[in-house]
Amino acid sequence: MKLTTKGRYAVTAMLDLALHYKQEPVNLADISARQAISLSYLEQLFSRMRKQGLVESARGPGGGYMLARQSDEITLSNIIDAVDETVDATRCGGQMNCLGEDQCLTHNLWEELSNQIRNYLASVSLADLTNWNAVKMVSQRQDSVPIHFVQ
Amino acid sequence: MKLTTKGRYAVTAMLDLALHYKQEPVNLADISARQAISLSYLEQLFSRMRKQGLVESARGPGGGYMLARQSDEITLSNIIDAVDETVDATRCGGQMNCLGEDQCLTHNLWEELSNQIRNYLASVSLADLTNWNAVKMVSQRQDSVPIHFVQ
DNA sequence: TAAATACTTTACTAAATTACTCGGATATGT
DNA sequence: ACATATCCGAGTAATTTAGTAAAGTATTTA
Repeated sequence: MKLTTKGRYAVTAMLDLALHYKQEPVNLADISARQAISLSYLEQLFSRMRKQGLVESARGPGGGYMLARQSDEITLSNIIDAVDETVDATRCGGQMNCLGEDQCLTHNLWEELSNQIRNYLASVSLADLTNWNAVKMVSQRQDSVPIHFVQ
Repeated sequence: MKLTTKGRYAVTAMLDLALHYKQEPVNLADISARQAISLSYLEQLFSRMRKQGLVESARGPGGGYMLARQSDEITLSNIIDAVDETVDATRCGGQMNCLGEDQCLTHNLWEELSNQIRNYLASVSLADLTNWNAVKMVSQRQDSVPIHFVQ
């Protein structure tokens, strides 16, 4: 799991789409103008997201992109995974005893941690984000820290 | 909040330090050998972490690095923040009405989301990680998804 | 059918970041 | 003194990011 500006661009664009998508498809030029992301870069991002089944496209005049699913069924991990191809965190391809016990320990550890973050991002949907007040509320709560690893 | 391989290297190295630090300092050459991270790269990472007060150094023969605090008081967000200097997620320096309502909306939204992830990483300490079995247990629980944004 | 619109694909590129190298300087224990 | 280790700065190849450019394909409206 990576978390870069690339993923943020994708999330931003998808959020824009979710906010402006009523019946007719939204074209990338509009998203480009609203979010100040270059059109060609958006094309790259949406091409990947279309292949992952997150959006559907309509060509021709009046065409553009639509969400392929309801916004509460599109998670942030869906979006980020679609555009940020995952790196091999282990460097040893997941095989055990790559260079010693210690290394595999930390490899596995990082992978588990990665899963935790992925779980978290999988728990937030586009629909959640469109409700800005809700997000604000939650983030201001003091007890919002999610998991505590059991000691 | 970024989440790159750089941060993973730092966490890996700090975990190695936590695991091997008894009384005497641990030198970077050993960590380099165990974790297959180049010595000079480790020097860069530890230089930043030392300046952030996460580790203390001892020079000369028998020298090396020690944790500056107890391992349960060093969180993953501490480590990642120390080496991955944060990018300006907003691009408009946090000022409102940068280019329109929509843009600030998504800017703020991403920042809140970023805070959530930071909170999560702040809830995991080095001490948590050294207990590998605990991590494994938690990650296998089905109900481990942390927060659900209120609808 | 023609023109306009909009996506598709490929290739290319500048800028930034990552991961690393090198050469030394400085401090410390023996 | 000397070996060992951190510290520091400059430099650099490889990769990724973010964006350009150009040609093409599909669809719809008129």
